[in-house]
Amino acid sequence: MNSPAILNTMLERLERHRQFDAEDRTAVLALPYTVRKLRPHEHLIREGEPAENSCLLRSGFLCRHKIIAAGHRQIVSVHMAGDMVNMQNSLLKTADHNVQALTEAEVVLISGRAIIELATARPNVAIAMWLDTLIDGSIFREWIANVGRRDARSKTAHILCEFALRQERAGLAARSRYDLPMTQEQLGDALGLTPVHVNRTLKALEQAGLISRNRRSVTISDWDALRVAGDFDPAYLYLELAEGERSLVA
Amino acid sequence: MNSPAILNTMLERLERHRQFDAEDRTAVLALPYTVRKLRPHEHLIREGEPAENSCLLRSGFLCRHKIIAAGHRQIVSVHMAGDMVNMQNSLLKTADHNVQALTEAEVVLISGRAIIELATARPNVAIAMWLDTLIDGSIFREWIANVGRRDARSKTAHILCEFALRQERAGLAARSRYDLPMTQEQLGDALGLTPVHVNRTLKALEQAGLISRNRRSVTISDWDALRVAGDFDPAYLYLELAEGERSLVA
DNA sequence: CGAGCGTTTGATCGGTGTCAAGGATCGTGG
DNA sequence: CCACGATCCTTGACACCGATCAAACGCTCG
Repeated sequence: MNSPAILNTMLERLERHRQFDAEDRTAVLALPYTVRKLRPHEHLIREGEPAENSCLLRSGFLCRHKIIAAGHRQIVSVHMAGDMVNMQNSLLKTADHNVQALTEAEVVLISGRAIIELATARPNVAIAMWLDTLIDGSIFREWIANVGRRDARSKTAHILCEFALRQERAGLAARSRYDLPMTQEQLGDALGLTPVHVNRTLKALEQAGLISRNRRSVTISDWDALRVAGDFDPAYLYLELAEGERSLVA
Repeated sequence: MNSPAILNTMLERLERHRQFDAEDRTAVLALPYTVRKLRPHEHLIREGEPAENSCLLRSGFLCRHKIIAAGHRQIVSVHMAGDMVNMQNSLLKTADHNVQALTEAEVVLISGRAIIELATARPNVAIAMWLDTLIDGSIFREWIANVGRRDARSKTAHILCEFALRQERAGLAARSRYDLPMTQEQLGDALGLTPVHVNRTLKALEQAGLISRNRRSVTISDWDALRVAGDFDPAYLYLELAEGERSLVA
């Protein structure tokens, strides 16, 4: 019932963080899971609910968000194929944020209990999962800086750069052109802007020749200019581990 | 040379997250460490530098921050006695943010290598440390929402509530009165506001009777009103684990 | 063809930034 | 003990970025 193909994605990802031995690999691939499809806007979990499952995103896009007073919301992260989501909620037992599908999505659900058992049995795998969530945290920190201290043009350029590199790394698109699976309202919720202003900002970036747009896809016409406009340094994504050394830790 | 008293703080904190056995405790207390004092404004580590050590904060206050273009900076977290800081940087090897002392501070340095060895030998401890960094991440998410979607009055009230509960939990002060170890400029860097506007906002909260101020200390005169003003729900701090059940995970 | 949703654009408003100056507090050295 | 400088706090006047309100437009799918 366990198709290795499905958990291989997770294994590959974890092995980017940490050298595994055969038993580590076997243990990861032996995780029990179920697959679930989500429709756009469908919630995987809501804030305040007890959280059972971690989730490996197979296809599509998810976001995590928080609702705040006055009916506003803030998207705190966006996830794409290969990402492990909801580790936080499932290990901390009660969800402190919502996880919602941006597009049609397919997720692999793994119980928090199984994750803990795996971590207990295979410390090496535990460390790899830990590192994965630490990188998650690094992206959170960059987002705090992005929404807190950059102006609309800069924060918009920044998120476009981030999505470009993350989609490239996930094998979903080229850095120079990718599908942006979010409405302008959702982009606003990620950037702390109104949809109207997102629209104006994207238009300005386009008229300045940094990007061009076509329906829901983005073409980056001038990467360097966009990178400068967004004050973007990809170090916080820890992408370089894909090639190079086998382990993040000394 | 290893005084148990020093690492006991760390042990107690980890045991809030996870049930330990005798060997777990011994292993934590056997960690090699060095103690270092920091002057106000002194950096423990700078972004981009190779990171060697994790750090347990013994006394004083630290912040983590990022510098962005145009000379602005964003504080992404504030830490007080008992917090474990720099796990992220030391495990990911290259610092993606700065760690700086806000006040005189005393830190216990533990090498990333020792942390990894401990995690490998005692999976249970690894899970507890992992959970600690996950709670860290939960606070990051709340801060994204805070700087992204709340107005000045609300975000200021929110951070005052957060500091109150965290200092109370750390045994540093009462919820209703505590020392705020930050200048208004630093508060602004944490909230994404200018120091001038922080000043006006604090004054407004004071005139509305929610708080009163005296030098660098804050008295919360009307907790409920401040909580409402700040849209503050402490769930994201995961404080309730202090009492109650012995483990976060099922 | 119509309904619904998302995008685009314009006009105006308001919250926060900027600039500037003065006041309070603290540490330091005479 | 006082003088001084440095740092932080406070306040006012004004500017501007992004929010708000409103309406039209375009696409997609029944």
